[in-house]
Amino acid sequence: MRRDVFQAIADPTRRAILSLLAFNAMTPNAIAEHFDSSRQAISKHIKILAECQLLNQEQTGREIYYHFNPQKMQEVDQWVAQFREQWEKRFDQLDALLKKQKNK
Amino acid sequence: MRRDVFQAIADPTRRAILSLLAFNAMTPNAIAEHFDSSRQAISKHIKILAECQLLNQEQTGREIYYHFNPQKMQEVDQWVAQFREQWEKRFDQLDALLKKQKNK
DNA sequence: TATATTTGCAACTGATTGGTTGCGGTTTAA
DNA sequence: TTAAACCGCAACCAATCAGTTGCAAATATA
Repeated sequence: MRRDVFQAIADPTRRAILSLLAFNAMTPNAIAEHFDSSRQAISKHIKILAECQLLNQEQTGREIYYHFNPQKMQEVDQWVAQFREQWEKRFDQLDALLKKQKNK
Repeated sequence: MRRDVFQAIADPTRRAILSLLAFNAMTPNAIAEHFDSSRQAISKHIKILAECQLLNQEQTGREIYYHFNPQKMQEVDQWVAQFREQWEKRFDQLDALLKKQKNK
């Protein structure tokens, strides 16, 4: 079972769930109400997100609140960081070009 | 055919290819030499990366050089950005806690 | 206690994926 | 011109995935 963060955020529905939970913990039913998919389909997505620790559970009675775990998302950020220098370089080049045009 | 950046970087081999091409444009054969997979398997990964514009082609004779396109990777960065505040907040909290411990 | 709500788990299905093999087209070199 | 190198395309296969349906466990409510 391949279950890493990158595989988890590959699905648009799962990305939407993460955006939804970024600032509010929610129960599976509450989450499912925001989508057209069935409760089970959403529940499966939640399971995948929880397995790779992008979500944490907090059980209160029969309800389970799912919390977003920023630490895990940081892994994606750290991977993307290796390319950041590249687009900043290009931006600098564009910037220099624009300045040059302006001074003509 | 779902062909977006997130789906493209979901595969570990494709992520390795991107890291490889980040600073040097390379031909498919040269790329394939860095992996255990066959040339065709790598070629398929390259095709997917090119389709979602993470790679650009530059044909010179019978060789094709693939270049990394930072602009497209920025899309991932922009999506992750919405969560950045979260882990920075937590970091600040941890930082405050550590300072508090220190001053005891 | 009996019933309704919330939820996860298992089985099944159709679609997608990663990989292999074989082939043909184009460019370079002998 | 003939042979080799570089490369993409299409067909095929096993594995995985997203979604549905049915069910059982646990908790809350009447």
